[in-house]
Amino acid sequence: MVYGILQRNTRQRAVVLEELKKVCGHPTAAELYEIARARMPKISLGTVYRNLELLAQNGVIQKLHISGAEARFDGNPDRHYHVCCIHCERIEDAHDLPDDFVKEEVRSLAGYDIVGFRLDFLGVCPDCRDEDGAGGGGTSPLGRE
Amino acid sequence: MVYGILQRNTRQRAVVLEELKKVCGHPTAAELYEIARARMPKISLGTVYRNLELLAQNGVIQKLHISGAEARFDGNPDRHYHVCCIHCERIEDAHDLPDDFVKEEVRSLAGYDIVGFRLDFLGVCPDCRDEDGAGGGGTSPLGRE
DNA sequence: CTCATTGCAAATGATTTGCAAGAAA
DNA sequence: TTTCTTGCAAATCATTTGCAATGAG
Repeated sequence: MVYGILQRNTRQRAVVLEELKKVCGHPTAAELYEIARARMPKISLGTVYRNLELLAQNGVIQKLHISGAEARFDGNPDRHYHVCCIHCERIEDAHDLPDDFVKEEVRSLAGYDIVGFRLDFLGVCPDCRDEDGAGGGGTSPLGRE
Repeated sequence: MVYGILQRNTRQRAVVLEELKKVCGHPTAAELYEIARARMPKISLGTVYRNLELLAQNGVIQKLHISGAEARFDGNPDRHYHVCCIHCERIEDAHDLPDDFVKEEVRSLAGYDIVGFRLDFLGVCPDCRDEDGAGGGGTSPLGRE
């Protein structure tokens, strides 16, 4: 289990990674810190941040900047997309996308070499839709944050 | 010039908006603060933040969360997409996109009502490509942050 | 006049960093 | 051993907020 720059396989690193992979959602560093503390009470928040950063840099996990403030982490390093609820900000994986849903010709723009794209869907999750009753008539237009 | 919640048309608000619309790029609040200070030396950073937030909430401008840390602002409120250089983090508008480049069937995912999506392209800008020489052989795979 | 808005400074929240002690290799 | 990592606390960075003074309508 050697990952590029990651030189030592510390107990803290292993715990952070294991717990992130175990968890179903996309936790923040602080959330992961709490989870990790259950197994390793003396682990520090700084260590959690450092390890998440290193793991992300090495492509072992992903760091997501979907909803404003805090970064969230995804134990799945493979390319996939997310759905974000505009009411409760929950983030889930977007399943069942056709894999060619973005057209090929969009690969070179304005003289850039396009190496990828970041795509997040914004929507209303089933829970929020039900709470709202009405059906979300007043939601903002497509593509707006 | 009345925009929804925006009740008073202050000189500070006008300066922030005018300068944002004038500028070509996608400045941060701090950058806009510096620009605004040239015209209005006593304007405060807090005021710039407050106005940008209000203008964005009213759909007069857009607040972008493209590259990690700071929010960036876009004087163009209409839906359009951005290209972000993975080396220098510069952000530019993506021109000449076919307008149906994301397929229709992606409008309902995992039980969500999809109201929109956020899409940013990642690439290497002409300047960085030239500096690098090599041609960026080692860039990360598609869709990775 | 009234109350939204400002300037200022202090507060907040997320993330980073310096440093001496600890532990992988 | 060597030096990468940790824990801790202080530092930093972006952004927000409280409050009295100001100014737009």
